[in-house]
Amino acid sequence: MKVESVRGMRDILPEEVPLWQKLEEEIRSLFALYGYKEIRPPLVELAELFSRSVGEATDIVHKEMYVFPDKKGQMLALRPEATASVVRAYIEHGLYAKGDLAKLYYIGPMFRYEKPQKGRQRQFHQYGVEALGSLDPALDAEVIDLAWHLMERVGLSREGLFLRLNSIGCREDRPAYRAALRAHFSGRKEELCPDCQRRLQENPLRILDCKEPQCQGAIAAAPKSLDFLCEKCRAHFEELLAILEDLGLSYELDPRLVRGIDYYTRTVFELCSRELGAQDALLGGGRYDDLVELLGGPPTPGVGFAGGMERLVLVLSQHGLSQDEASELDLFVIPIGEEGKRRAVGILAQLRRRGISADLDYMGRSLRKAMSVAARRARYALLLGPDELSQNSATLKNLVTGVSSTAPLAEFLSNPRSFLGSTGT
RNA sequence: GGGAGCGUAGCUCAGCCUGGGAGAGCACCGCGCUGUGGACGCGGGGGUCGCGGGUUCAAGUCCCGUCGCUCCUCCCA
Repeated sequence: MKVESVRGMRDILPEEVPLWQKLEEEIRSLFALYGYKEIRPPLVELAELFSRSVGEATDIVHKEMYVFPDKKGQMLALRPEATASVVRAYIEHGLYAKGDLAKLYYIGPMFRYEKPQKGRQRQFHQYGVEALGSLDPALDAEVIDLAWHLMERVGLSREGLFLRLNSIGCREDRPAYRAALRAHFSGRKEELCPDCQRRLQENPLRILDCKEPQCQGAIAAAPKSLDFLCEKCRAHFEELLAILEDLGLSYELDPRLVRGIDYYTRTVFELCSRELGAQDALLGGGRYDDLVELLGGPPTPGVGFAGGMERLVLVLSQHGLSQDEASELDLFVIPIGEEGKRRAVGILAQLRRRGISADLDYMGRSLRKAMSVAARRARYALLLGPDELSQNSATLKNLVTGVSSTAPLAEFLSNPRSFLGSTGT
């Protein structure tokens, strides 16, 4: 039986990797520029961490999380997102005790048991930042600025993107708003889809997120969270908008934006592409001022976002900003005959120890064919045949100019770089 | 979770409607050119036709099931 990869889990092949590496480098360097430090939490956590933070009733936990018992029967989960893990680590290692804002970032695989399609895999990759310890709206703005900046940095234009923004208030505002939503939707319960009828009890906010046509009428007429903000939340949001305008960052207020995770408070946002179709959210985030306390730490506000690598790769390859040519070798060694082959192995080892990137034809190809491969992969070819070896020399061919020359082997090996032109790495 | 389309060589695909030789282009290998690349010509290797079952004298082709991918919906990154 042929073994294949698991549904929703895919290989990132060598030809795609350069683009991934480039993006990862851009992300790391930009996060560092804003003062964020990398943290690498484990991929496996207690399942309870996510059910308590992300929310038992959310789709992510309720139907998408990989949960399994370990050999002691402890319920574990493959992380469906990383904010909960980062906050857990923040509490567990007392990072709050340093008395400063903790600015952390991560990048790595996440797991959600969903129906795979373009831009959505079961193992996917997210990068994200978390800033823990300040309630300053300027920090919300910094995080949003970072999100925009990152998109510019990887080469996406502002015109192809838009920011959806909303405030859903703090935990004091929530009961009144939730009651208002419940009252509103209860009156129109018959219009709602089955999912929303369930959400009416569990979490009426999520109804706003529903895309079912039959629900749209009731949703459009629903009360808006912005009308239920307390004085502090209102001031916070207004300050944020003012800063965004100062920074020249555009946004679209979206009273329906609530996001699918329970821990959010106040600011929520998504940065979306106009070019991606159904899966258009490139990154999403917001404030989570109660999460640290909820997970057993001291009351500590936080704000952050997470973005999907696969979607970034998708948009960028649509723009043709994809990978560079495969990096070329300095040298390709072509042996002729048994003696040449035997000598080639040793010469190759010496060259590599001198920092020359080099490879050898292991395929037993004809000289003609080997030369053709060499031309594709390397800047120079080194020929080792009976003629050369009888004089302890080697033929070096510049594959760009086509010029060949012969040099004593000892001389070549003592300072190979002087024979290989200036562009050597 | 619901709906639709598609799985044939490493890749892109034709063949399926109207059942009977498994094919093309690219890639790969060899030769022309006995030790020198990109061109050209000739030749060659490579396929459980996704998998399982059914109909039939005969199935890549028709039918059913299943797995996978893609798209829409849903959800989200």
